[in-house]
Amino acid sequence: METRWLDQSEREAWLRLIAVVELLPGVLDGQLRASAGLTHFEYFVLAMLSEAPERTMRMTTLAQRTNATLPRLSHVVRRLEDRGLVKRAPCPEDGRATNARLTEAGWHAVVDAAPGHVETVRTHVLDPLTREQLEQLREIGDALLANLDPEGQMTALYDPDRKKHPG
Amino acid sequence: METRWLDQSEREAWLRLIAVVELLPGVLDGQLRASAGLTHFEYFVLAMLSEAPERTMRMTTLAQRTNATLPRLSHVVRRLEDRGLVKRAPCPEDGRATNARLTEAGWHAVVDAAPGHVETVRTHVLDPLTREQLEQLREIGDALLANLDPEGQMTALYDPDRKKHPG
DNA sequence: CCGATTTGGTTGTCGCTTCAAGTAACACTC
DNA sequence: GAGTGTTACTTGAAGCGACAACCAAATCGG
Repeated sequence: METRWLDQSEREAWLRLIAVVELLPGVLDGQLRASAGLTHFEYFVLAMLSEAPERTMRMTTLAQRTNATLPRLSHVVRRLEDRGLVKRAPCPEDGRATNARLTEAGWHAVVDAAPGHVETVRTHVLDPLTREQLEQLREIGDALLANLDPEGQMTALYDPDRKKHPG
Repeated sequence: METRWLDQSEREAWLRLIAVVELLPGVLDGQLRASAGLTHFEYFVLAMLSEAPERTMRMTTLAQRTNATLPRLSHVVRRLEDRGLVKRAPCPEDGRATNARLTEAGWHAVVDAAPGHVETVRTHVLDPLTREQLEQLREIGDALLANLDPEGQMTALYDPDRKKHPG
C-alpha cells in the first residue's frame, strides 16, 4: 500500500503530541514520588479505590480502570499491601475474585498526596491553557479515545475532588 | 496553601488527556514491536539518527532529543549495536564523547518500519481529528511544552518523512 | 452431578529503566 | 605541568512491568 506521509500541519501536531506524551508522565511521576513516595500509577490505584463504594474494588475492575494488566496490578497491590495502604480479601459473592480495599492509612496517603498532585496538574497542564483550549482539548480527547479506548473504561476515571457519591 | 480543586471543565479535559497519555504509548509500542521488532523508543533513536548529518550523533545530544537519561541511552545503543543497527565510535574532536552512527542495516530498519508506524499514527491520532482540531492540538501542544520542555529540545524531534537533507 | 471450559488471580522469569558508582578525557588555575 | 573540578559516558545492581505458566472457583453441557 502507498504510504500517505504526513504533511506540515499533521507533522507539527503529531510532534507536539508525542512530546507531551513522553514528558508528562515523568513530571507527574517525579512530583508524586518526591512528595508522597508514590508512583503515579500507585497514586492512581489508590485514588480509584478512594472513590469506589466502600473504598473497595475487584481486581479486574481496578485493572480496567487503571489500564493495567492483571499481573501488573497484582504486583502493585501486593506492594501497597506490604506498606499497609491496601488490604486484600476474597470476594464473598465470587470465590475466584479478590477485593482490594483502601485502608485508613491508604486513604490518608491519597488525601495527603492529592493537593500537590493537583497543583502539578494545574501548573503544567491547566493553567497554560485558555478556557477555550480546555474545551478543545476535551473534544480532541474524545475523538482520540473513540479509537484508543472504545469501551470508555479509562474515561470512567478517577477525579480526586469529587468526594461525594463515591460510586 | 489552599488547594484549588478542579472544576468540571478542567476535570473533563484532564481526564481525557491522561487517558490518551496512558494509552497511546502502548499502541505505538505494540505496533512497532509486532511489525518491526523495535520498541518505540528504539525506533525513535534510529529515526533521530537517520535525520542527523552523516546519520551520526553524539550520545548526549541524542539523549536530549529522545528525552532519555544517558544510562538509558547507553544501554539501548549497546543493544542496537549488538543487533548491528548502530555503530559506536569515539568522537575525534572530544576524546570523552562517543558518536552513535546508523549502519546500513539500521537505515533499512527505519525505512522498513516507517510506513507502518505512520499508518498507526494516522488511524489513531490524525484521521479522527478535523483539520481545525489539528491546528488546535498544535497550539495546545505549544502551550504545554512551554513548561514541559522550555529548551525545546524535544520539539526538534524526528519526522520520518523528511527524507531529504538529513541534517 | 460430572467433566470440560472459562473466568479471576497469583507467581516466576526475563528484559528494560533507573540510580549509584566508576573511569576517562577535557578545562581551568596556579 | 600538577592539581582540581567538570563533562561524557559506561557499568552493575535493584526494581518494575510484560509474558507465560499455573491454580482455584465458577459455569456450562450432557
